[in-house]
Amino acid sequence: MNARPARAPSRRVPVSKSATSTSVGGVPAQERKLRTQGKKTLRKLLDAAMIVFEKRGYHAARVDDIVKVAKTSHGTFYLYFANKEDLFRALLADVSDEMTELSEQLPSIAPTRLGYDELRLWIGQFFDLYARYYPVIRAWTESEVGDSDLGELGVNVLGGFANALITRVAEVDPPVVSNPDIAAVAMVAMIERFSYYVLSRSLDVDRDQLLDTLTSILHVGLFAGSRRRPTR
Amino acid sequence: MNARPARAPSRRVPVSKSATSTSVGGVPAQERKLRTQGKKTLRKLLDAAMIVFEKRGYHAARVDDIVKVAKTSHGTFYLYFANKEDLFRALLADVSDEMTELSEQLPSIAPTRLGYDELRLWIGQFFDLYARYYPVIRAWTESEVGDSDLGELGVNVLGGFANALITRVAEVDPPVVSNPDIAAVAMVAMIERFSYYVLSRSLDVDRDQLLDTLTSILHVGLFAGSRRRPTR
Amino acid sequence: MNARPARAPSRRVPVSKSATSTSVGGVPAQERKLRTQGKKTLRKLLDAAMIVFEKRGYHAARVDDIVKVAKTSHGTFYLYFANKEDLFRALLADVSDEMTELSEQLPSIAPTRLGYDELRLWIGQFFDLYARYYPVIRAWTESEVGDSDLGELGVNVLGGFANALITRVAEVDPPVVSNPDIAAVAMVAMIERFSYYVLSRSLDVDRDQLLDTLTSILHVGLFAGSRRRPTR
Amino acid sequence: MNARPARAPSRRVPVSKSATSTSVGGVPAQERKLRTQGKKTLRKLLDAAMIVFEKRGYHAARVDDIVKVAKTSHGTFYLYFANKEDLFRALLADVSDEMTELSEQLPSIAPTRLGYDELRLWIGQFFDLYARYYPVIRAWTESEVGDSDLGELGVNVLGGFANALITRVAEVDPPVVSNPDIAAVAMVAMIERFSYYVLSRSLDVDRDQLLDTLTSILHVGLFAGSRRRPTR
DNA sequence: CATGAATGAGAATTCATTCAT
DNA sequence: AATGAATGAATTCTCATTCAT
Repeated sequence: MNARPARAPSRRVPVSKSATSTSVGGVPAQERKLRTQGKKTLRKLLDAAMIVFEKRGYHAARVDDIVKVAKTSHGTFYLYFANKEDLFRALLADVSDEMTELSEQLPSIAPTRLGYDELRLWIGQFFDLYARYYPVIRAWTESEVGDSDLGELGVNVLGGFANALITRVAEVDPPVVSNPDIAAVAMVAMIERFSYYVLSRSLDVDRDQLLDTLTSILHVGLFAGSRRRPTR
Repeated sequence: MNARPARAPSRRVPVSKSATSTSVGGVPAQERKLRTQGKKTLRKLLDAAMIVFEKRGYHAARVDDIVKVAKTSHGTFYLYFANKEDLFRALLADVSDEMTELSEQLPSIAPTRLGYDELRLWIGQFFDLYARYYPVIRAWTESEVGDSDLGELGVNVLGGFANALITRVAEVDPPVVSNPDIAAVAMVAMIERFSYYVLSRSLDVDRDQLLDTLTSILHVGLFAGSRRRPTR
Repeated sequence: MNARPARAPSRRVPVSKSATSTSVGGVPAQERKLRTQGKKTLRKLLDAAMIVFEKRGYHAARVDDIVKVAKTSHGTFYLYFANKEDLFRALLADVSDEMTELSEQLPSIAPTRLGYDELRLWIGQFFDLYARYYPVIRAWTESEVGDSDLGELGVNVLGGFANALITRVAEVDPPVVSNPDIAAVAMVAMIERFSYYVLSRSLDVDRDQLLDTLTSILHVGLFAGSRRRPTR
Repeated sequence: MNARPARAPSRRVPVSKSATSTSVGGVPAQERKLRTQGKKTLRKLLDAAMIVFEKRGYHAARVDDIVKVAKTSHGTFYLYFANKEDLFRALLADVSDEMTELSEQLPSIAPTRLGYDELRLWIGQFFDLYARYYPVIRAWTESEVGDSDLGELGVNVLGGFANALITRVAEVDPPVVSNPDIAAVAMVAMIERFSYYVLSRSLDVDRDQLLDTLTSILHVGLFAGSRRRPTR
């Protein structure tokens, strides 16, 4: 099985980016032109939501909490978002956009010291982005249930990363793994989940350790056959 | 940071598993002396909960749903469990037990074809167990928020796996990675998350493909320097 | 134009009686077997609603008001009805049933003193029924808006009366009016609206006066050509 | 009870019509000196209200809806009206005025072909007026609840019609009905309600059919004893 | 005159948990 | 043991009205 898994992650890709991409949730899809004032309030709400999601998690987060943190009123919230999920979508769209952009910047990886460093740098960027949006990502994890289409966004993002990685893995000659596409997803899984463990404080590891470990494993995984150590 | 991370995952490990027995609220105390009838009802409820968690997720699951699926009444539910979380703990304890047991069975891994096959077999067992308890695990993922102690159980389980793997990784000579303990966690992360992707149907990969991929990467990762291909 | 108008009133007749006819609103279409206790509560709620609708009207009626009058709790309300409209439907179904039954009892009308008396008796029964359900009918008037299907029930009921009357009007020989079916509806309109005026206290007329007036006009209308006075 | 019912309808007639001018809240006081611009906005709002009332009904109509249809802002609305009811009163006053005027034009009715035609013409005028203001009338029907004084306006209007008719009925010699005043109200009820049925599309009857039917019944009712058919 | 933004009281609805039978 | 019924605290959401620009 060679080519399909690559597309697999996008199996449920209906709502790629769409209108929401600009992060404007907006009253039931209306919410046109916002003046300075309006934009400020919108941002206050989004920021507040991040804080509350971080502290409470998605499900436990109350619109009331968000409103309090944003120092605005209940009514105002519904002026900008139809409900909590709507706001959440706006945040997710932001993450999604940035993640996709990052995935497109994955460099070609050489079995050299330089290649190792470049890879490390890129994983570092991923981790930083992941850390920044950690509350949103955790919330996504939480809400990733049932038939909701919320999970799809996440799947798309992961798929994006996997695809980027697949391209690089496929460039490796001679091939180390028999199914580069599946392997790519496994690697993404590792990067993602390991970052999650670290950020959730389940794991007492710092940024450098994380990067060293992930980069090593990936580099070894990619070039196992052709070289000894990344440090060479 | 070299040796400690192994313990890191258990940073929050207060309630190992006996949780169920101690934290059980008032009513469920009668859980002890259960006659045939009682046991049957208990089972019905646990099974029903699995089904509902699977379909709805933990947060969205209503006691009412569970009760309906179990074809019993509201009152009866509270005869067996103090609340939804209590029931969830019971399920988690089961998973936890079986997972721990499995982690203790991780074989010593040799850089040979046999070692590869043994590892593959073990990962297969993990995946099957993971698949069986998928609803519970997903629910755990969901509930892993805030100050609840529910997440700890999961951390313990992962820590168990990581520890088992660390032992094996440390046995490898010469060492491939500089931080075997951290690397072990990264690998567990990969196995776990990749399985999750597959089971959540985000990924169109079958069991064999999953096992091939994971085993390959792990085996390569462990013995990168000393050999070429696991298949040799 | 002769025959169509007769059917006209039923132009929108989708939900004739259906399951709701027994007046059991019921939690989203479930609400199966009710014990004595349950039935009592159901009745309390329906009665309370009549009182509140009478006093406040449909729109202004709050679930809270109903619950208070019924001396029960908010939660209980939603145990029996999905919402205010659901309860209202249950009441409407009752009215509808009784009205339909009454319409079927309209006697054949003779141009005699006896015919007059029989007609008067029947209109009296209508008025009494109308008076009994006045709160519901007024609420219906209020809610008879837009695309809701609530209005249809009422249309059906009126249509039932009109049809009954048409049959009688058509029996008259020689025919007095050219379009008996349309005329029948006009007469129903008069009976209904006049009753409404009287009951809404817009009009200071007592039951006997109402019956005398309506019966006279109807009798005259039906037999204008063949006789002088109903009293002869 | 013989003569009084004529005044009955006005039993609650405190605020004949100048209501608008007295009950107007604070802001709309500026309604006076309106320049071209202002008048245009005022009209836009009134028209919009008609449209929204038509579509949604009075209660369900939101100030927001009206404002949107009028393509103006929330703030502007309150520049012209104290609230929704205030606007509604303004519309009602218009209807009321025109209705009253029309009622004063009811011709003396003769038991002849000419009388029939004149009556038909007049009912036609009534129906057209009724049709034009249908949204307002329906809204009035809806709001005619409780202690609001809104209903009174309507009662007054009806009373006006009834009085006009009473005068004509009383002119008939020999008298057909014993209580001309009550009968007059019953007839008004019929005309009004039948028109309502037709306009609410509950009834598939066109304008001519409506006029034929109503005129026939009325003419027969008035001159039952003295003639056979209006067409003779 | 006009408008976008904000407000907050009020109403609907859900659901875990308790209770009487 | 089991169950139908009841409860009410907690939340979400709406919308008339006011305000600053």
